[in-house]
Amino acid sequence: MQRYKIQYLLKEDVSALIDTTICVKGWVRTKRGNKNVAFIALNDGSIITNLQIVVDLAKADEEQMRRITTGACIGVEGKLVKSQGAGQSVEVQAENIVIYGEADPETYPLQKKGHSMEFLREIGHLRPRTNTFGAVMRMRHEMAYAIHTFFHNKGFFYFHTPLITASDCEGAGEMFQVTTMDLNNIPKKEDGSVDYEQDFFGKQTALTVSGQLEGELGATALGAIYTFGPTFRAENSNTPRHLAEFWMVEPEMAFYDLDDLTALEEEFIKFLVKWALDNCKEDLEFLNNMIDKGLIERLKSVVDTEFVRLPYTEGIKILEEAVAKGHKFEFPVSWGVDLASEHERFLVEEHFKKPVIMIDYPKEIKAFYMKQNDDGRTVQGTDVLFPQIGEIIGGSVREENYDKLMTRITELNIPMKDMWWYLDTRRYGSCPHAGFGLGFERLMLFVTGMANIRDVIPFPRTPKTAEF
RNA sequence: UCCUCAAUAGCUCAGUUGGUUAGAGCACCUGACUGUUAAUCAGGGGGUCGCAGGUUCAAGUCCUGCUUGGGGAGCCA
Repeated sequence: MQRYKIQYLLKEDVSALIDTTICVKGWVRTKRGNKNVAFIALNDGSIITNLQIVVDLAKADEEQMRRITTGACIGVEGKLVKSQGAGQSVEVQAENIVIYGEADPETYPLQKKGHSMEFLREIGHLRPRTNTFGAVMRMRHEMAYAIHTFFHNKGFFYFHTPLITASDCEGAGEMFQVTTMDLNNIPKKEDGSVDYEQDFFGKQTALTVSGQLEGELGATALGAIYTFGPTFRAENSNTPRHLAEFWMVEPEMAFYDLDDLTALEEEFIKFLVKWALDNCKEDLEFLNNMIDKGLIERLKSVVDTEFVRLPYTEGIKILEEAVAKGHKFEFPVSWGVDLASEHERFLVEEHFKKPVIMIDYPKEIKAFYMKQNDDGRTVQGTDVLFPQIGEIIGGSVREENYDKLMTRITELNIPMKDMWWYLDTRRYGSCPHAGFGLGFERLMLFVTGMANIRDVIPFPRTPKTAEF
């Protein structure tokens, strides 16, 4: 007998199936009822809504019904009918039930009632079975699909940059070393240092902190590329916005200037948010209801609002005026300082009350590869700042001039011994180009209304935590 | 890593100034109910009070250390 997904039965026109016998399979969310009739709420993960299974207890196997408890996995054959009760359009009158897997109610940790996010993190192997995580994971898939759709439709190529890298100057943070050496017997050179020549790659390697540098190689060949893959930071960051292993989207475009770049950043985020509104209706309604009452309103407002372009210098002026008017910041503000999150939040949440793309930062607080402005003191970096979650995108126009780039590398004393290939892009057929990185889980935070980044990835990796 | 708050039943939490046998709601089990919607109603079982020390006649409660978790900060996406 053909098995139907619950998503199909509840969302599509199934009038032709009414009064026919069908099969559904899934996990029991609740069972309730009385002496005569039992109602099983069945969920198969295809949609957040449960399908109601009606069991006539006069015809049912009593022992089998006892074994059907919250969490059990069952298959049901029965007649699809219009529901007699309120709350659902159709339901299945069970004729034959198969129990695939029981769930001992004494020990099964998930209950019908809500659980704290902290508790669910401790049972990460089961939390995908909850309504909230089902909704978040389905949306995660939709957002990933939307990212590919957006770039594919714009003629960008999905470019696969390596996860293992030998360059030690990516500059974006502490790295996880990759080695096959026996850590109890590390080969040493005569001077006592580690002899990496005996390691698997013959040199020191680590997990990537960014695909950008290789992405630039793609952009200067294919015109426009994007990467979308795991990224690793060994920082000891313990916040609701950081993971040691996260997914990052990094487009890189030849012939884009600063205006092209910020326009793409804005168009990209709006496309993704609109995609969520258009394609994740049930899940968003659930999250809006249970997690964050203002979620859908906030998503709609982002789609309709023009993001502010704010040069760093003007941002500092606004902050200094706020201080003059009596606003208290913990950290002082003056031209040249790296903005603290309280400053960014003031600009985004209090002053403009909309997303802000900050541009033209002092070169001292930004990476060596950012394109230098003619003023000699700022570079064309961009940070897209969002309410609550802060920096969702960091990007820049890249410095394509070999001499300017080398001057900066020398000033900052950046080790370039393994970076000759990157410099070659500026030596041969160099071109103006730009790119940005979007933290996928930060996007997921915004789009789901979840508060902690550990709850928008199936199996979070954070300092001291690598369970599941 | 720094600051701060917390840890009591399977879950969420209460527990007074240190004082007899540590409580509630939910979950679970049993029973009741002719269609329920996180069903409802009645009854029942369930505890190494995070761990290790210390103070005290007496510690869930006070002190010290550790562990784990939350929030804030820094690093960043």
